[in-house]
Amino acid sequence: MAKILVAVAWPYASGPRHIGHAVSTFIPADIFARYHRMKGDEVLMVGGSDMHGTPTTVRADEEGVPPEVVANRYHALHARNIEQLGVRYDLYWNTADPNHKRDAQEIFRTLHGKGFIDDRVMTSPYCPTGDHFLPDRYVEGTCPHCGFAGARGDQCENCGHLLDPFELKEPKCRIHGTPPTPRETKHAFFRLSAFQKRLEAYIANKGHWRSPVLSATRAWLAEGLLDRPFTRDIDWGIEVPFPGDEWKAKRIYVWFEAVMGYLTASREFWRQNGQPEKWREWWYDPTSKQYYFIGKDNIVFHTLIWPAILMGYDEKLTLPHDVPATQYMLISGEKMSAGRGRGVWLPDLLERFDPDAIRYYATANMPELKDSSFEWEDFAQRNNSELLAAYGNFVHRALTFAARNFDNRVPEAQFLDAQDKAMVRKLEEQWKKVGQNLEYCHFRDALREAIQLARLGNQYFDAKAPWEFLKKDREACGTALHVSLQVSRALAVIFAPFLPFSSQRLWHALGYDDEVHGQPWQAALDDIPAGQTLRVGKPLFAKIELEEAAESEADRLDVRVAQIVDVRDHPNADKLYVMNVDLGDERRQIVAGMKENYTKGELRDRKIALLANLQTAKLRGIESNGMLLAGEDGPQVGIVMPPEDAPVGVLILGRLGAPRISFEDFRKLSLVVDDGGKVFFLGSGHERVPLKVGDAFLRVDKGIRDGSPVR
RNA sequence: AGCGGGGUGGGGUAGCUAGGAGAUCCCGUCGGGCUCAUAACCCGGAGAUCCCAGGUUCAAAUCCUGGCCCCGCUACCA
Repeated sequence: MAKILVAVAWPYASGPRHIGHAVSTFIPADIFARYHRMKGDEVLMVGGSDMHGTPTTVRADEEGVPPEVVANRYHALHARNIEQLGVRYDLYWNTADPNHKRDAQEIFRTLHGKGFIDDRVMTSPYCPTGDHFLPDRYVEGTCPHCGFAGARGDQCENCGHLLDPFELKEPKCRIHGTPPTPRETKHAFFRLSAFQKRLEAYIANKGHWRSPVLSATRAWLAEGLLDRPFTRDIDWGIEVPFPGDEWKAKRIYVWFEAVMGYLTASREFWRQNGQPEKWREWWYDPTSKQYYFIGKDNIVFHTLIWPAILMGYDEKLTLPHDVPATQYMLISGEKMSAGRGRGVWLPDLLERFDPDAIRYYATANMPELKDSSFEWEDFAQRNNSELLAAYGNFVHRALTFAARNFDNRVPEAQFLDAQDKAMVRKLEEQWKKVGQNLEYCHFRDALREAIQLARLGNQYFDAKAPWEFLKKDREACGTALHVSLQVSRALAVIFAPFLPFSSQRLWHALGYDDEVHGQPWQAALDDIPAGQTLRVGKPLFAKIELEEAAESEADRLDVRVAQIVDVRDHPNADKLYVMNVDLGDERRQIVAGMKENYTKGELRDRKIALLANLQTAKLRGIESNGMLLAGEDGPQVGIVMPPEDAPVGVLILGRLGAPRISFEDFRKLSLVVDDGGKVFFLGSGHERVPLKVGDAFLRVDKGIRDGSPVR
């Protein structure tokens, strides 16, 4: 009985997460935790949403709401997605909790008391107009190296030179356009350099780490560790627990505070469960093992900075045993990016597919050592030809054959011949290989060995050909079926950590009433009781047919029902409104030229058709993230109206999460009013897709003539 | 620009730190078998200058040097 801490990276509560997050954190962590629970180890799996951080404030600014509104919304979305994925935390928490705040501040104070945090004065760009400090990248100006006018304070995007914000010629605040001034500011620094030697010693016996993790860590150590600022000049985050007004406008840097969440969440879990000291078993017992599931961008934070914090806080604390960070899962060879709207989004995936299909592909294609790529075709193909054709098909043929020919019961095994014995031996071998790979966080290999058992099952079934001697030798036939069902049973147990839903379905189909997840790992080797009644239902997995509509040009668009929440005048334009619109799971700001045709009162609370995947653009200085669709008939403008009862967020045309499209490309596509005010998408061929919600057509309001364009 | 990772049959990959026999596996493709099974399963074949050029060696996909190309991080992204 080992103590295993499964620590999962904290996703930002700033927007929906993509499959890359799941592949790096939730999925491997859950497989690992489930495996160890089955082995009988005491697992504590914790994590939660990172409620702080710049991305959340950026989004909140865009929407014109307080950051906690955004954070709470996405925390709830993450929690739901995690549950839908079958990922089972002991505690899925969030960093806005007062207990986290208190504990994080206590760690901070302790480090300060021990001299591992000290105060330093540094010079930062300060915007006098907005009365705040500016992050380097919020300063823009002309690059001193190449003369590029749009260079940012951290780096010139044109020539790639790294910059200091004060090097820029004609520097300007990105928000206010006025020149920033250098101003001194005090920050707390974490004395990482003081831990150089101890960290080198800590790394010395980490030969089991994945090579990219080890090399990134070694590279940092080789360069020499630098002290890091531990605070930021922002107002969204955890307050710095020092007296004095100078700290009032500063917050603990979110990265530091979030990693502390592993410790604070462990405490919280046991506090909630009435044993407030029990968390220590995972943090002070030298035999306990900690595993951190993260992406590659976080490696040194978890292999150097976090251990240093722990050493500094209390040298008796357990340090990470392994940090099985993944590389990135790209989308068609390109990086997934929330900012650029490119990715495969979890809410979308979960709506469309069996969570086990997602887990299977994510694991089979997990970027353990180098980047991998998500390809829709590959996703469908692997589901259909591996998960379904090998595993699903094997258990289904065994189940249906026994159900039809053996009175829906598990037949008895009689004399085992060489083939039967070999099958049982292979079962044990595969079980062992899966377990060994899981011990070392080799999830891809583990899954491959599991699916290999299904292949061996198919080979066995074919070699035995029970259908041939069903009549000739019923006993031998029954034996073959018994062994096949025994293999199926083993598959249910072995796949349980990877594919929790289908494993339970199979377990139930094999006649068990309890939970496969309650089985010990060793139970994969147990025999199946003869005579047990089977419950054959639908096959385990469904085929994934990527809709043919994927070829439709309309799929370049993502048009959804949205509701206008708020309308304001654009400060610098006579014809434009600035609106906040609700898309169900998010809010956005858009700019639209409606002022000559609609009053604010007419627009407020109205449902509209929103082109959601238009590239964001600044219209007269205000960012617009999407476009309200309306018909244009000369000076007359008529909004495209969804039915009154259309749910907000529902898809009208195209594909949810379609890649961002430029305004120019959108102009090349054709949307028109026709047939008495209905709205159609016209493809380049004969394609003519009406805009609908359910069975209801969308129409333009007012008297927009048929044939008028929509944009 | 710096740092890190990578370039292996049509696609995706293993092998590479400890160099050695026909270069692994999955998919696709071609041919055959089976018909219990979601046209699923099983068997066999074809298909690779292992990015390029040098070097070390009896022997290199594997080690060394140089080059080309891709990607990531350094920047609100696992």
